[in-house]
Amino acid sequence: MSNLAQVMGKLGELVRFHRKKAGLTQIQLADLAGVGKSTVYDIEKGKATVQIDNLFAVLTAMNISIQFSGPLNAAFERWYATQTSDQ
Amino acid sequence: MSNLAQVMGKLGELVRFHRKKAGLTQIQLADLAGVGKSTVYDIEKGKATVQIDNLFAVLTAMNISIQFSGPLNAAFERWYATQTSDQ
DNA sequence: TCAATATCACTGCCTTAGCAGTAAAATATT
DNA sequence: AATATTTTACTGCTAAGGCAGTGATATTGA
Repeated sequence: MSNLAQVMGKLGELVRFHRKKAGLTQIQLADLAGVGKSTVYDIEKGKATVQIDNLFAVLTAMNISIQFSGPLNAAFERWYATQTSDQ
Repeated sequence: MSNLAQVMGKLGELVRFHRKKAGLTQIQLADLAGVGKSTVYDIEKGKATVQIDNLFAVLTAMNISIQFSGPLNAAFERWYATQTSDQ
């Protein structure tokens, strides 16, 4: 599960799965997320060149969260906390 | 941490943090990931409209993984396993 | 301090993502 | 089976993402 096509394909299915269970059509989800219907269609189809703001909008509408983690995550979180709390 | 600008801002910092620790310049990371230098710059700046294929390439180069999870994740994983194993 | 390196922020060019509209194909409902 | 709804897969259009190149502004190191 490290190649792009696989990841996006599965993500598309994840979106579709949630949408269906929520009883929404692609157009309803598109309106809810504030994107075009083609974008929802493309995401569910696994298109790899969608822009993250649009993807994020659709995921948020379906209560799907994104998480990023790298090998230096712990150190980063510590450092990032100081950057954001100090004014 | 649910708004887009915040998420992308933090992700940009995460990338930069990993890149610096790896001792790479933006151009070296760009070449490594197979994207343009402007794209690395934009990601680190927190640009929200980058395309996921480019983002994914940069994250992969830095060993940063993405994970998606929604409320129906368990059910989805069960269903998805059947879809992918059955030929 | 001074020089080398890196980053920033802008440019013009080309490509294409996103959009609504549409008709055909596939699903679902009665 | 017949009908309604939804999804698919295309269209042309417009806006902007990605790119390399560039000079100005940091940042780093000797």
